[in-house]
Amino acid sequence: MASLETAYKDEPDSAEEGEIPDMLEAKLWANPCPFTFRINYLALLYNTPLYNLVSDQYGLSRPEYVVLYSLALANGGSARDVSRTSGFPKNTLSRAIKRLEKLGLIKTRSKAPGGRRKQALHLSDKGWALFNETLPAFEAQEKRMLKSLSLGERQILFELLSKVVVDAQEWEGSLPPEARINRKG
Amino acid sequence: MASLETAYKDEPDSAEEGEIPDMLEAKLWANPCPFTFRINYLALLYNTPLYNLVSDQYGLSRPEYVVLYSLALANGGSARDVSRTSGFPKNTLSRAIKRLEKLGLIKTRSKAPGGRRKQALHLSDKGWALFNETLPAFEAQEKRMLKSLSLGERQILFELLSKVVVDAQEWEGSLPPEARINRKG
DNA sequence: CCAGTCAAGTTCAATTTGGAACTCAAAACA
DNA sequence: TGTTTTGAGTTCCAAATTGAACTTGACTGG
Repeated sequence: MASLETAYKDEPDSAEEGEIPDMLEAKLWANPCPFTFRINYLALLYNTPLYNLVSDQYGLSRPEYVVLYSLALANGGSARDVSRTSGFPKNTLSRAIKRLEKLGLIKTRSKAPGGRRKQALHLSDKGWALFNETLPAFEAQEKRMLKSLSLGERQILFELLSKVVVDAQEWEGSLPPEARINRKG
Repeated sequence: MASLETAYKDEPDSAEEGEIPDMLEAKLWANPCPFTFRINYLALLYNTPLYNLVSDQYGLSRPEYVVLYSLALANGGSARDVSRTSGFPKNTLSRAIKRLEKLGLIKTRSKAPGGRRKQALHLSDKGWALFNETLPAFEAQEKRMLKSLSLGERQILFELLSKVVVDAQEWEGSLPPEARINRKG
């Protein structure tokens, strides 16, 4: 069981009157799933202000910006690709794409006869401009997130996370056999 | 530009017919925000099957289970605590709590006069039972996620993530000054 | 003791979301 | 070539989500 003892450091923490010693502390230091809590929590802290910014400044929803960002990294990708790598269902992305098209942020798909299957999506110049304008905020936020780590530590963290992600391909979408629940009720 | 060259390893990858070399590869190896992509992607792979399971087996929504889990770790916590540590808005949690109460998974709040501010929430026996039944699945999933790391590597990963999270308290909710966007449009 | 402020929790309404069914083009097969 | 199968993308609609306003109890300073 992970270091419960290092939990509530030494701060007296005003235990007067049965005060709860902060749920965050419990989730950090007394959590049976310490890794995934950290990952989820960091994702939260990272994403929230950025997507708020994008929404405020450009009126784009999160799935809309995700499509944009995805195409910036993999121009010519399809809706399905975005769905697979972002977790948004395809109908949500279909709507997002339609709106981006209307806003002129992605090139209108060849409405020409022929292709309506596995449509390759491409950013327009306007789309690229928006991406280039917003990217620095995302980079700054990531940089700040890692501020407390040395360069070497970042390198290590990167390698460890890469290992986990690469391996993760194998179990994508399923649960391990041990995870079967014996319902008693 | 991050290591694009290490990207498409050596696999031939059927480049016939202008095939897109997989958006996932791009997001992993040519991403200006490689850390946060990994974190978001892992959170996705971890969460999705688990909350599907909980939904299928117990009919609990994600926010509902989050409340349950949170109270299991910090019994006596309030809705606000859960909101702060999970990112769900307080009205969503209000609904979740009401339903958990109706299902008998948390003790009914002292409807007695007196406390309706900063309500301390407590799991019922039934709530604890459900938590204990489901926890192994979450643990197994986390364990599987880390399968490819040695014990020492896990230790290091844990320490690095802890450092980042602890430091993150300081910038919670805001953006760094560099993140201000110079809109040109 | 009382007014004024604050924050936790709730309610309401409008938006967003996503499962299910559907469409239709491409691929597979005969 | 004709038929079947596959799967990407869309539409529809019910359900979930959440911002905004509101309620209410607690704290603050007079």
